[in-house]
Amino acid sequence: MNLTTITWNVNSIRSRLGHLQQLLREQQPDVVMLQELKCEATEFPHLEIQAAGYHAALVGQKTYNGVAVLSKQLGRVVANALPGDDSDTQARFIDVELPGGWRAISVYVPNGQEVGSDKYAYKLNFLRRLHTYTQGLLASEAKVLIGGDYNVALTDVDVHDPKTWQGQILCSPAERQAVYGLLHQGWRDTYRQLHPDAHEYSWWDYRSGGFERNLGLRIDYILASPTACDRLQSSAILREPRGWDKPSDHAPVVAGFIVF
DNA sequence: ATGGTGGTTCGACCA
Repeated sequence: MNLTTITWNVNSIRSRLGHLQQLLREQQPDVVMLQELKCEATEFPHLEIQAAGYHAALVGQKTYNGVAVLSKQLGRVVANALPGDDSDTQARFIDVELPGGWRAISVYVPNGQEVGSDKYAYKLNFLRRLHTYTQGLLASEAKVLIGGDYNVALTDVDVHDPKTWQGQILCSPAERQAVYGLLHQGWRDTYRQLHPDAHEYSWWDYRSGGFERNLGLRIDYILASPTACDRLQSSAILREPRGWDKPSDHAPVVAGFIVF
């Protein structure tokens, strides 16, 4: 038995519903972590997702953000916001407990706009809050997956042109250090675990033909707890959906796990 | 190229 999981920043679920349905048909994932729904819960395409065979747990927001966990088996929402800042009302985090000792978190880390900006400070603070939250999760034996758009390219291998991007947003030392902090806690980057040297990207700017010229960055990850990573079987970045008609600017990232 | 494209929403913002 295999548990197939996907993380995908869809850049509006209503604009991308057809692509999502095709992805679900083709990949038959058990768990899907979505980011940038860009809609309230009432506007979420509940019927279509249910018709595809999935339960949906989500945090919605008008115009911006919004995250969801889709699962074939019914889950239970453990948290619908990242603790640590009561003034933060952005829909960027949902933690769902699933049957069989699995747990799936969908996270949309702030972009940060520009190094040194207010949004950059918010991004670093969000990553600190995430670090605090994830520390507690490792104490349990739960098989935890944290899938999301981290908006950080971890190393220069994850960047098409490291010189141009050096020190820029998505690549600056402080944000890289913050995500490394998660790895130091014990979380594993499932894609890099199985493809140590691959230069593959998960996001390409819409502008200037970024995808056609492969000017990409790898900023979407499925991090796994050690107990989950013990069962890691496969991982991939699905380039194809990025080439579909009117695509998201992100590619889905897959991780497969053995289930006994 | 102080640009470029796309989503939301209808001017401006976010990415």
